[in-house]
Amino acid sequence: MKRKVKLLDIAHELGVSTGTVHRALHNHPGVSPMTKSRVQQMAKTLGYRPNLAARYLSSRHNLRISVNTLQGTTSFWDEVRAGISEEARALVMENIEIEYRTYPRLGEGEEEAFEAALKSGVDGIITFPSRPQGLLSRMRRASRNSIPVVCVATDAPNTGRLAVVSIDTLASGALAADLMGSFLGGKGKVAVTLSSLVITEHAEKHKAFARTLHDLYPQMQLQETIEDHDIETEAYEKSTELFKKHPDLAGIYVTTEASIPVLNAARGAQMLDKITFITTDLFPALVPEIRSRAVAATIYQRPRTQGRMALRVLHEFLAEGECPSFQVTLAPHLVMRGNLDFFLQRQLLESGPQRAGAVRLRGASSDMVEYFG
Amino acid sequence: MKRKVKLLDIAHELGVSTGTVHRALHNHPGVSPMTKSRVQQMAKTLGYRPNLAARYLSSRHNLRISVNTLQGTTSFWDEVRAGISEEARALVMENIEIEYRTYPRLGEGEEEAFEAALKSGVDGIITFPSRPQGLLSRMRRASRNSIPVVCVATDAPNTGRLAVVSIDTLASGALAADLMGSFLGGKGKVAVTLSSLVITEHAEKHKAFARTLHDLYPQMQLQETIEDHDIETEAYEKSTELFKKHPDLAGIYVTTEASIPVLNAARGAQMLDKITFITTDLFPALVPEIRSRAVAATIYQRPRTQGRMALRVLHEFLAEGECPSFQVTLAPHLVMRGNLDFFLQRQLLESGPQRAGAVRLRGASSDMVEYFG
DNA sequence: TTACTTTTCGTTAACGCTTACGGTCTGAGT
DNA sequence: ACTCAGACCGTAAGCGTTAACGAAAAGTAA
Repeated sequence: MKRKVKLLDIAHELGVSTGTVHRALHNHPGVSPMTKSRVQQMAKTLGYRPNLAARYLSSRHNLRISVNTLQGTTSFWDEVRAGISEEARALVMENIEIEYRTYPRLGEGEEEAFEAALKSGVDGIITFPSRPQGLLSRMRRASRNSIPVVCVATDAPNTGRLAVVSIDTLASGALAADLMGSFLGGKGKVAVTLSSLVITEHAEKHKAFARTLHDLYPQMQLQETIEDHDIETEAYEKSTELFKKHPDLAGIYVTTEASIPVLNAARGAQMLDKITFITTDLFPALVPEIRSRAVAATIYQRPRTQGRMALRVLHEFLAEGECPSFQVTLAPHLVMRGNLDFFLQRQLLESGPQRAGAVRLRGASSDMVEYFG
Repeated sequence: MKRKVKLLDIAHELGVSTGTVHRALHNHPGVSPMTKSRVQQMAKTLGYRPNLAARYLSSRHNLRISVNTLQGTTSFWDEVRAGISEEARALVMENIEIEYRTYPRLGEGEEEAFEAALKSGVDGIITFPSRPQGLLSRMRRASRNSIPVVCVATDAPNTGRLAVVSIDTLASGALAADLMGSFLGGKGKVAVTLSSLVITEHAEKHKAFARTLHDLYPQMQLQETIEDHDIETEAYEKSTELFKKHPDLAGIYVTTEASIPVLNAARGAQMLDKITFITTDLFPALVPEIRSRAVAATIYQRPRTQGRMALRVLHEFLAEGECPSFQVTLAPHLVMRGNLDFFLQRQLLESGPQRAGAVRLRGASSDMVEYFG
């Protein structure tokens, strides 16, 4: 049983003091380049790992992190924020202070929010980069200033971001395709609606859907793709047009959150019961559609878990200076009418009594249910 | 911003010392009943929460926990153990020492393993109670001695166990039923095979399957249930018999890990391509069956996540003296041919380089993928 | 009363890391 | 020669909790 190597061990080995070792390991000023490299080398060979308990105990600096996301138009971002709060509460060690900055629509105000976060000098940022182009320069600036940025839900390539937390888009699209094929017996016309093909997240889902459909169900025909640009009326009109053009359409995969307009368009075209719907996310308006079997299945993107993971990755980097992984991809959950209630119950419980449990061993007879996404 | 209340605050408030406060809060001997209750009352009114960093730092007692599970006949328990190791490694704070005790078959040697764990004086136990009856007295003894026990995969009722980590059995069964109904167009004969109805886990899945099938697909007929008692030959023979008796069987839901014998029985009866298989778990022998579409879908029970959660709950109790929740139920994952590769890739990556990442911010350009169940 | 045990509680040194402060040494400027 | 700035590094006081040690008080037996 080898004892943990600490600062004093490194210091003794080199004949210096713990203060010097500390400064060298943290790139603090006041250490000659030579001793610095010697310390860093020795730390590596000895396999030094900082004792986080001691670190937390000594310098109690409140971590401030900014969470930049969309306003709660749908429940998705509320869930993400809830997951972040949960994880922050679970990390009892650190005093984490979270500032929520929201913007009303995609690409509207997110640059200002990012700028404000930078200006206020936060220690880290979690953001939903709906328009990566606009954020590019600011995110690079954050990277230069060693302010870690974690992207959630979708990636922002080449921005120097620390990590990205998202659903596995390929698994999502492929699962949707395989389900669609199974439900339809391997034949028929299907279509896809998405927000925009320039969003990598949606493009990847579409590609996976198309490829899986082609590989596993070669007899099925994938029609043209609808881009609704996250505008409800556009989704309604374009899908109405689609249904008019293809009266024999058998299935549709809705990767956007705007599934309701598409459903209504099908209702208007009297084609609701002829079309197999596979949607994305789970929000109140979708519940009756699943229950009535208008929607055969929906792919749940686990927003709460995404939030949790985002904060966990960011915190781990802030605490240890190391990042566990730069790409965290979650497996999506499948929700159908059969298991719908369990997901609803989970959402209810998690948003309900804030950690109601926490009873001591003796009182462990009563059971409380808690779901983990 | 209120400062955290610490031991010294309580001590000052009552005119005693921190040592007394500490002893009182931990029920250590050497404190008069009156001061003890006064301290506990004051701690409550002041809202005292222990500083875990200080606690870890000061008393470095290695936590010893025993993990009692099945030997690696299938990959399931290997994954569970891997998840436990992962989580232990992630909890950098504590020095956790894990002792793995395995037993070869269900109910064979698990009592001895539990007894050995108790004898060796571990601080906590994670166990798979395959025969809860046999463990009952021993688990109650552990409970009396304040040794927390966390059940994984299946519950052991009325044993005083601290918590249980498992898949949501109701969601599993209901999802399987809904999928089965969708795949088969809402009609046909289906059957279920399971290990034994006395195992609550299997009984619940069966019940959920039956109820969902009845509610959503009233035209489908559920045939008699096969109990294979986890014996491969029994599974093979009983399912051969089933196929002979019902040549028009359209689907079968295999909740045990013994799906291969059932598949082979169907192959022998020349009925493989006529029957829709929905299986449980994901192990190497099942992969070609999914790829060839002999198995339409499998319900993945996320063993790695179960292991992680089990250790996390146990550790949280050991560290804080409180248990976050007594029942952790995970949502199962659905694996079909379309998204099969993503799950295989995940297993590969996670069992591969042990946390290969951990690079500093500057080198964050290269991406490594890591899945979270 | 004394001597001795037991209960009850205060004191204090860790635990490993951070950081403010002060010290030494070099080299340049006067 | 003296001063002074600056670079470099050692020292030590915390952070909040634990636990070992010892002191004081209270009870017990002679």
